[in-house]
Amino acid sequence: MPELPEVEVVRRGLESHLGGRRILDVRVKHPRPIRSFAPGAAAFSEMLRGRRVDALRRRGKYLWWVLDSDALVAHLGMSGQFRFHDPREPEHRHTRVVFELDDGREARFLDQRMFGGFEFVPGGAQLPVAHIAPDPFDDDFDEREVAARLLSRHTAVKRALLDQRLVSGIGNIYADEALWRAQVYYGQPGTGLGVRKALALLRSAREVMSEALEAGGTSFDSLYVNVNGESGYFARDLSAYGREGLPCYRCGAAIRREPFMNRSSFYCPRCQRRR
DNA sequence: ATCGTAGCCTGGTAGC
DNA sequence: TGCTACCAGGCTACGA
Repeated sequence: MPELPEVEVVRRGLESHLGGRRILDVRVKHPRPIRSFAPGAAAFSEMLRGRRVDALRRRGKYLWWVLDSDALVAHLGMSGQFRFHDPREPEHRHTRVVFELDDGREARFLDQRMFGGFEFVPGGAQLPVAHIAPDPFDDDFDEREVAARLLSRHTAVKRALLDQRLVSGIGNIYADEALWRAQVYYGQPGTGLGVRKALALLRSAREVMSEALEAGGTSFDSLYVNVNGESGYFARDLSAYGREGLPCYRCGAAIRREPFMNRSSFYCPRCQRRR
């Protein structure tokens, strides 16, 4: 369940372990994570061999390795991880792609569910994911403009929050947390939100993700870890997500869980009401 | 243009 | 014990 804070934790880890390193070789152990690279595994390795990682950038939940003017885009999906190892260490069974580095170590991409993967974008170093909207931490993020677009959506406000073309980086967990903080019901249509609430919601999203980043990210199990294999601590600070039946920290009412968009929505029935 | 859903994936767990 | 069904959910494709 990596969302913006978790991806940023990973980006920072990659920056310190991978920045400035040269790729000696690439071993593709499963075709699924490079499904969007049509030429296939051998060409993928050939493309990357000998190249240096100049920088690590991120927008929303996407991160990319800057290789001169090109970009190697990575998405963690549900369960993607990067781990650094000595080549003599045994490979975990979910290891999908291995990058051999010029410092004698390996960057291993693990992904149990394989929703994640790589995409090579020639000339894409600046912004290889142009279809993804700026996230709330991006210099290009225009709070007023996003709020206005949110207010024009007839659909449930949570659906809009999860739409990466409107604002990126927010997933199911932080959507519920932002809605709880701003006291907005997830099923509330965007059109009825009001400009003050819309702005409050976006600020709540930024706030909660900022706090989660401070804590090293959210994790319930070993599926999400940083590049050292460690979990973040934000799970214990969640106010809504995963708290079905437990008392709301604000008003004491029991947190409710409802199915929404093939997943769950957690909210307080008393202090998050439809306007 | 906007909105909503199916499908991709694996492994843990609940239920029989 | 061994089987099936379900759940987790980010994203794309596609139909209405």
